[in-house]
Amino acid sequence: MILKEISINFTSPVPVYEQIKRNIKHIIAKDILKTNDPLPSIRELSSFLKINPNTVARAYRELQQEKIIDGRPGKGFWASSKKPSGKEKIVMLEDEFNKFIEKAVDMGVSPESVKEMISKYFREEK
Amino acid sequence: MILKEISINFTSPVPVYEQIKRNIKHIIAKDILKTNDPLPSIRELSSFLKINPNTVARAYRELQQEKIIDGRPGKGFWASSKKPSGKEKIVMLEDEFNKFIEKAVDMGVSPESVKEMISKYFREEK
DNA sequence: ATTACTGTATTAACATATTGATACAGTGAA
DNA sequence: TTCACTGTATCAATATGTTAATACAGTAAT
Repeated sequence: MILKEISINFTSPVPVYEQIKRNIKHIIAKDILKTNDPLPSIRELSSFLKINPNTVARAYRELQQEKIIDGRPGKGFWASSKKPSGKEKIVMLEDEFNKFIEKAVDMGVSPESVKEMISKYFREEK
Repeated sequence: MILKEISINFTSPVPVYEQIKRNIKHIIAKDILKTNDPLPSIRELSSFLKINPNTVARAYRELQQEKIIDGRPGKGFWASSKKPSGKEKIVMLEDEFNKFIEKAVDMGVSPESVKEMISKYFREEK
């Protein structure tokens, strides 16, 4: 089971349902959970974490909307076979990157300087 | 006066104090307000926008912490002479960019793909 | 049909963030 | 000092976001 892979920091300002989402996303991205592999049921995970089932349900519902997992009453949830494609992910990232650029413009930084900063960032990456 | 340059959308989910901050930042970035130029007083702006003085005060206080403006009781606020330097802005942007990269990693997108997406983004910019 | 699991929906409790009401304190000019 | 303006601090009202309590409904095996 993947229960041991999921850890929550209850003192963090990041809401629990959000931490659950991130955990599951990591687990699927790392291919620990492959297509159609079952997730712990809502009640199983909620009692393991000692939290309300609704909190897990919210995380699962949003992951389902993001096409990362799928599920049905009586059957549980499982890693989706239609996980977001590379192309879909890139579209989502472009959206995020746009917001980043807007922030830069808000700060009065020219696109050229942003470009240069990013080049440097990747160059210095190890 | 720069009152006419400031417009707030009260139906937006973005809080009013945040919108005020962005407005002022734009005005200063565009050099409409130069070093030591006075801003409207807290009460002047709050009555112009028909909102509580505290909301404007919060915006001004945070802008002051970001060194974008400065002020004193009895004197009002003015555009700071020590506006964040280009270097300081870049440091702040690097921080934002790091968060962006983390999101990408969370989504399971390789740094190479991110790099490629960004190159394309700048290439297609007009 | 019964049982024992699944997910879902509704409502309330609670925490946090945002805005407002109001009183207080600093500055400088008359 | 007095006045008319500044910003500041404290607390309450409100809106929003998060989690919990609880009851409901779907699925499959017996």
